[in-house]
Amino acid sequence: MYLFNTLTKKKEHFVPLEDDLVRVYVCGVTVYDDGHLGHARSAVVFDVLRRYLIFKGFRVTYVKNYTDIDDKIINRALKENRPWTEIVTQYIEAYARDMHRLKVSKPDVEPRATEHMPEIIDMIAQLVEKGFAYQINGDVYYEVGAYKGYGRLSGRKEEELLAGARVEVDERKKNPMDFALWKASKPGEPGWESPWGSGRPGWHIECSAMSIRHLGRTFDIHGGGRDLVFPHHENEVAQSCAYTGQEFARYWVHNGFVTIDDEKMSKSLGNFFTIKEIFEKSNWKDSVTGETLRYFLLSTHYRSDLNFSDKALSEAKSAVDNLYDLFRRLEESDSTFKGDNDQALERPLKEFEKQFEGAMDDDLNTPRAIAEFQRLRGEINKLLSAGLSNQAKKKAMGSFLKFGAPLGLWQVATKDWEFSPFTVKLSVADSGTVELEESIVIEKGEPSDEWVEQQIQRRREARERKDFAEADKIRKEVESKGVKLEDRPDGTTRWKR
RNA sequence: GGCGCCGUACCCAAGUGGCUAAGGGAGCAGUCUGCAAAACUGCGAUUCAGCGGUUCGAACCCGCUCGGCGCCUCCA
Repeated sequence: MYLFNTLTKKKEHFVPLEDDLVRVYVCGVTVYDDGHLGHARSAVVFDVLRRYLIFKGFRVTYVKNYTDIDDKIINRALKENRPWTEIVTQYIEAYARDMHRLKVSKPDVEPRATEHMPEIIDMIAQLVEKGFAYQINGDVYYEVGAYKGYGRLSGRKEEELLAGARVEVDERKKNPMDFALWKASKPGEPGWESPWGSGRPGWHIECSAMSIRHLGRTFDIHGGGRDLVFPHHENEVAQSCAYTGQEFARYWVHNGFVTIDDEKMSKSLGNFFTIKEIFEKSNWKDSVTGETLRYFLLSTHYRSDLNFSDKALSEAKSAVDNLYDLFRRLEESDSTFKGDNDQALERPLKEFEKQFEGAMDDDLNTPRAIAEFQRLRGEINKLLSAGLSNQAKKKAMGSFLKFGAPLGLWQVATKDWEFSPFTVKLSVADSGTVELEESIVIEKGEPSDEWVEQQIQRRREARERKDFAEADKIRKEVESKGVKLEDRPDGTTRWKR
């Protein structure tokens, strides 16, 4: 398998440090607000990386942190006049819920900064001791000039950084690029006792401390959004390598942004909206919304930017609907089965498997992998109309399930799939804020299955006595409630929401 | 200002030196159907922002131009 490594700026053959064990650390979120679609993308991308590694037969230790102490958390607590711990608890729960709805598997370890204070303090102390950091009035700074490899990850030279520096000038720093490892706490702020007085860790040190603690001094993959490359990951590399004297993460993997009107989704632009919002305003049940979002998020290569819109989402939904339509037919036993094309199924399945792995092995090319699924859909549809035994259909369905697993797709029970179109409208208001406007016509869970079955029975009787006007009237009535009827060749009728 | 990414059909999106430029969505036409849906078949880029160069050969390599975006500040 090949992965694009930000460190070397090229695709590299991925080989873990220790035979079949892959150690992965992914930067999680700072828990001071609800997660937005950008967070969803990062989470899904690395979830797929993890799933695919397991699919390939690796064992994976997957660590994803929560940053649970930070200026933004303190500010939010101050603003809302609540304890900061309450903010943290609330948003960790919210994030966990989002992840669950997106079908992102739970990491093996979910460390929190506040639970690693001894390691963090010890690491800073040693950096000071080794001459890579210095203390000023209770603050501790990392001295960029003392480490020769600074800028390696982000591809910057120190002079360039200085030339373009927009960093707030702090006269006390030896170099404007020096960054805080430890921040002295002001009265009333949360603080932990340390050799430099009461304070809290800087943003970057926690990830170094937690990754080293849970994965060792050198581990395989470190991931996160592209915006973390500089300064966050650059700083992590600097402080970690200075601390351990050895290599830190071997492969750095970064995902592209989610954009709105081709601009990065971000808090400051106000063009973001939350994962929670999409689920709550969607007219589908969570499993269907989650699947649609996953499909959408994986339909573009992870390193490219991905533009979000209501149109893009409904296109994704249509594409997934067509797959589930096939799944339903694969699961129906067909009493009119005639031909025998079971043998003809072998070749497309084999070819698909080969292409799927080829795509995924090539730097996690999920758009290509998805295209292969679509191609297979066409092949199987053809065979299906020619006639496939129930056993062959089961086998075909098995392939979708098996190869969909690494993407986290096709796992919704077909009876739970909802075929109704997307009815949530996304709009960017003049103010620059993004809103989801609801235009839901159909209540969730309505009408009842029993009612639909009754109408189908009524319609069948009408059709039998050739009263097509009545039959069409019933169809219209049922459709007005969001249910579509499909007559099958054997005279039975299937229906879908 | 420094560094970097991107520009492929109506929309989304693979492909990055050589078979007919994947796949999806939308559209149109046809087959099937009492009607419909689904499915299937056909149609759709002589062309990959533009110009120039390298090469036997380029969407893919190089240069310039135009357009869009990102990082350099908290950010997935």
